[in-house]
Amino acid sequence: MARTQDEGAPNAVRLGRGRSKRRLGPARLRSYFEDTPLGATIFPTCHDGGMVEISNPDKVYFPDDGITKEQVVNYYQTVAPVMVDHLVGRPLTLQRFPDGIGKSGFMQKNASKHFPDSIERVEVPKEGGTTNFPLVDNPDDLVYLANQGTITFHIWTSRQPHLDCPDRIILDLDPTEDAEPPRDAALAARTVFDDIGLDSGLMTTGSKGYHVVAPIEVDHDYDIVGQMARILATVMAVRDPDTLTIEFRKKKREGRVFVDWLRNRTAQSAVCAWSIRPRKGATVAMPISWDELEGTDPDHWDIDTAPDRADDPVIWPDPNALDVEKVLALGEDHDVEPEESFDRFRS
DNA sequence: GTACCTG
DNA sequence: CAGGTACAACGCGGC
DNA sequence: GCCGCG
Ligand SMILES: [Mn+2]
Ligand SMILES: [Mn+2]
Repeated sequence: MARTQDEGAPNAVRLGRGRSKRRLGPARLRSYFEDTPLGATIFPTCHDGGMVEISNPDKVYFPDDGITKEQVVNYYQTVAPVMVDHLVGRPLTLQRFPDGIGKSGFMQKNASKHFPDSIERVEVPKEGGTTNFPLVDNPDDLVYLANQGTITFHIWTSRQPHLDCPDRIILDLDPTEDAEPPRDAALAARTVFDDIGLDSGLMTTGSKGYHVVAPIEVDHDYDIVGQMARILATVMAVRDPDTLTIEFRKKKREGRVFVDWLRNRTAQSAVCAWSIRPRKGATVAMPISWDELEGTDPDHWDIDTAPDRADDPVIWPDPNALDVEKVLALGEDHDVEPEESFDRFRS
């Protein structure tokens, strides 16, 4: 059960004056392991003695803001208890900037060999081979990856043990450059979800748009769920063709909000809640309530303000069953057909 | 940030 | 031993 | 066949 730290080392951050590395106390677990007494110190995976070291803490990661690597790692340490719930079981794509966002970064799908064993890998087939995605299920591993220069975490819409079947539908509202926050688009997404009996939640992306997220019972594969998402997005665009589009080409969007349903296809990913974005201001993707939509711009929350909400986070609604027939009927009402290959009687 | 390869 | 490099990638429609 | 897109 709960263990205490070795040799009476203090739990508080030990500031190594004049040293190049700092140690954080062991990350705390709260909501994920619900039977853990608050404040107990446990080491579910116990690498590095439960301590996570910050290398190069003073390296500047956000040049415009003077935000250091230490601040980034400390941020993930602080929000880990709530963020881990969003990561558990989901293949991760890491967006890493080892020298800060002023230098070039890269996306990483395969877990590096030097990642600790406590970070599980899941092997996923791809066209010419396989990808070994990393999985995170505890705060220490999240903090480890932050120390590896990860600024943003991207996740699948499915999770173990059912990686073939999404547990949510995401409608990603992408405005064009210099457009107003797509609030009406978010409300329209909520409406189509309501129309088919799905409760939905709302998230700022930390950039220019919102994600509307509808948890679903794990029952349909990516083919089905992807098609349902396409129909829903198309219905939105049919209902409000002047402000919404599913047109992939930017030139053809003509100022309209792109309803991006492609997040729901296999092997695609979407930014994870509580992730920092590699943008000026170190903004954060943050779940918010529908009541907050009017007063919350997509880039409202940031690395400084987000931890304030970690104690009382907005969480996704409970999943509902995805009623495929209802989606097809809604589509037909708007002259939206499923793809030719779609067979409603497949298993 | 780190491993690995090349010179 | 220093320096350079890799570290994603899947469509799917339109040109 | 590439390009544009996340
Ligand atoms: Mn978006
Ligand atoms: Mn998008």
